[in-house]
Amino acid sequence: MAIEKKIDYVILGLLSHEDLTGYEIKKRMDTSLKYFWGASFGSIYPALSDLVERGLASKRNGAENGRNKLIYSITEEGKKYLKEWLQIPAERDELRYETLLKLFFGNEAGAAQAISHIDAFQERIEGELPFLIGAAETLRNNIDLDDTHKYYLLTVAFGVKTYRAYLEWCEEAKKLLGEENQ
Amino acid sequence: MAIEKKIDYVILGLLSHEDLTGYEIKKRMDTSLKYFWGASFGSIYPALSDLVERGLASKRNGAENGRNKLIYSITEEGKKYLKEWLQIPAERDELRYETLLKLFFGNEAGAAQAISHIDAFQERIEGELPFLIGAAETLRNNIDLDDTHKYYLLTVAFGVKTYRAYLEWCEEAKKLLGEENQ
DNA sequence: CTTACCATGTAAGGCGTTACATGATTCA
DNA sequence: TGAATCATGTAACGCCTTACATGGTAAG
Repeated sequence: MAIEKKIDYVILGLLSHEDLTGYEIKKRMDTSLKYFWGASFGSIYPALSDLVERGLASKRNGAENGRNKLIYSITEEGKKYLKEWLQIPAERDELRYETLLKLFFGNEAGAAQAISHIDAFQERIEGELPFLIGAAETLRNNIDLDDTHKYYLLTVAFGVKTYRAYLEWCEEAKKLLGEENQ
Repeated sequence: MAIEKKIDYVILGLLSHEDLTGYEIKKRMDTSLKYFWGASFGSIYPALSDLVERGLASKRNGAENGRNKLIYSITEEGKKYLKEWLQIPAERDELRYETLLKLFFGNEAGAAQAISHIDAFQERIEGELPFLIGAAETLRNNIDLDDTHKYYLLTVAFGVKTYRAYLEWCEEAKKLLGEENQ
């Protein structure tokens, strides 16, 4: 049917919570959505123009002290469009883990190499986990303040859960690889 | 530097284990690599031609009883190319979970809707998990038969670990959403 | 005999990234 | 005053999917 760009729904979803500039949308993606969705400026700005053209969002000038600023809002049609998408089942959940890929072919490079990939992965996860845990706590404490908090918490909890599983796996994986070296 | 197509490495990695046809490569991706990497015929066949052109793989005719068949092998240069890539750290691990996205904006559609997304996700994971567990067991029992088994097991173990975490999260998430309904 | 599977490939087009281009403001 | 951050946008290009096109074989 329609042009089914996921980025449209992501943006519309964010705008359904609050009015935002393109720059702010990018920031939300780099923080809140980071661990399950990503996008660059090069896709956000064109998508915003497109949404306005299709009547799903509106744009207003919000320049402050001469600083350039375009604030976007979701329209009624946009809300309808988003709601319709939310009703159909998710059909694509995908993972692209380069770390796993390198590990899968790890016998080519040997255990030491594989372990260093796991270490790098582990460090990254360990670095990000505290932020997720902090966010989960904040949300749990303010769960009734805003209707959106519960759903936000759901996704953060997903992040915490999977990140912890990743860390457990790192330890087990290194143990398995270590055995060979003895 | 070079054209850095991940699909090239995936194919080369598979060919480093055994000679394969394009069709078989696709099958491997739909089974062994499924839960952390994916590709379609439309990317596999052109990539294979390209690899041959670049001298990283070679092609031979393996037609059987009139059935069309092209068997690909990795070359020495291909092995070198793959090994080099295996040595540099993985830089992109990404998740694109539409389920999570729909949940993040779940307040627009309500708890019942959100729960049905979680249920669908849970069913899919529950359906795939036994296959992963079976694969892990087989690999664990034959760990010393082949050098590649250990690395394969590593990635399967990752799948098992994360899938179990997903299922735990599903229960918790539904509980959280259910509270509201009471 | 017909369905499922084996097998290869192309064309069109969608989607998104990287890099570039520009410029203001805030803070140390 | 220089770096970081705020802010918007375009152009080129890469990568991949979907759909199409074709045809053989195996199994029920």
